[in-house]
Amino acid sequence: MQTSTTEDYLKAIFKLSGPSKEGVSTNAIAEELSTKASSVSDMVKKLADKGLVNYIKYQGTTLSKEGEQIALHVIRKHRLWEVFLVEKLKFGWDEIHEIAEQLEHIKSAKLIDKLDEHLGYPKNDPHGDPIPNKKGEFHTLKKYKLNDLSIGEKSILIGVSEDSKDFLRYLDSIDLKLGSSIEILDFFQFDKSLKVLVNQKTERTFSELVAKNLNVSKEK
Amino acid sequence: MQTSTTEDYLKAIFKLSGPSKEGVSTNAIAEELSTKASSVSDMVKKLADKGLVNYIKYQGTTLSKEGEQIALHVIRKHRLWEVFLVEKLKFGWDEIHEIAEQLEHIKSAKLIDKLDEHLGYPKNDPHGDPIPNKKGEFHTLKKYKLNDLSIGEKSILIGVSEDSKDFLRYLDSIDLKLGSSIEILDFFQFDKSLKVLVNQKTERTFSELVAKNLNVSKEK
DNA sequence: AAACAAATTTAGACTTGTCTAAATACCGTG
DNA sequence: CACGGTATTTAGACAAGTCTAAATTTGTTT
Repeated sequence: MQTSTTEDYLKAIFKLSGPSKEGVSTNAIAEELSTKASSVSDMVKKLADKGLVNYIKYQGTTLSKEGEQIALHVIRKHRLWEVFLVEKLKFGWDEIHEIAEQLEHIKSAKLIDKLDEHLGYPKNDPHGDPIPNKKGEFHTLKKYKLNDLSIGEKSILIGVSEDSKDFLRYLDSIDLKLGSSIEILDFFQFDKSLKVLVNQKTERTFSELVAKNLNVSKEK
Repeated sequence: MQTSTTEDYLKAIFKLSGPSKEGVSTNAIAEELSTKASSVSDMVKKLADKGLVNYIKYQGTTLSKEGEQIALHVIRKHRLWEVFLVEKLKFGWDEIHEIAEQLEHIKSAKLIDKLDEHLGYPKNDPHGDPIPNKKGEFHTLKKYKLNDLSIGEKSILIGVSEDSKDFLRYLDSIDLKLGSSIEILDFFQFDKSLKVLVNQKTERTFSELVAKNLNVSKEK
């Protein structure tokens, strides 16, 4: 069983190695975790001893298969808790990260299963990022900004870019939430605003600024 | 800000000092926390330095006002999370303690406020123990076993003594949960069973064994 | 009051993770 | 290819909390 520090390191390395799984520099990890390079140097050595990372002196660090599984599992927990905080406890999308950073370290597989079920098996967190399943698999469904779509296209809201209090309150007020459907009805070149159909029932007009901040996936 | 170890010590001391607030022995704390007396001895000294406990060598430890506030706050968090686990995630009442032990250390006042609200401001945890309010105050409403009541009395279910899986599943199946009302309609001496009215609508018969395991408070 | 057992404290060591300061390796430029 | 600067690692120290083993205190019993 890992300490929460171990989990933080693995998560940081996962994040930094990106889709191409490049080796991550000691300094980058230090930066990400707000710690010193010397501490990281010590720590990755220990993680390597435990088989969680591959580490070659002066050359950077990558996750082992096992380390990656753990990282993905922590990310799963983090994102599920974020959904909980927004959907159930009505937190603003800008307040949740810090709390989820703590909740992600709670140890109980059953808790996460039940939470997942309670939330209706969400596929994305409130920022639109995909939630890995139990096995650590996830589908990066392609993320678009609403104003990249064409007239007639249907989409699902999967997150926001800008998550200021005000913006979130606005979304709330028009009953737009994660999973809501948005269909593009019309586009007005003169101010780049959009006429849309929300949840298959309400017509609205979105300014360019609003549309730009809505992350959606194309439906079907 | 306290570490979670500090919170565990304060909670243990609170629990052990009981209603009369007696001094707690080093050995008792060690036992409660599954640690060694020497560790406790070290630790209470540090807690005393921080003003969280009053400690006199060889004489035992009591909580300071501040230490008690912290302990009560941790207990509040623990019990609210227990309610969440049972009411929202449908955990059995026997599985929640261990998970709540972790959740109670999450730091965010706002989280607890929102959780409290989400749960409908419960007054008791699933075991029937009172949940302190934000200020650390709580009302110990008197706890009875259902079979201590007399015919005609009305009560509210506040917890169970025996929390085996089977028993909990049984309660679930008859829609009996925390806060449910139970009125005593009749008592049968020959087998000590009770006829009751659950939630003001369903008549049921409880065996003595069942009745004995239901903790209730008298209504009004 | 002396002696003994139990409870408690002290001393010294260990683990995890962190830091600063110093040493070393790597790499691009001239 | 040597130089200098940056990245990285090493060395040594520290804080929190724990442990074992030894020393001390307490309190009970005679």
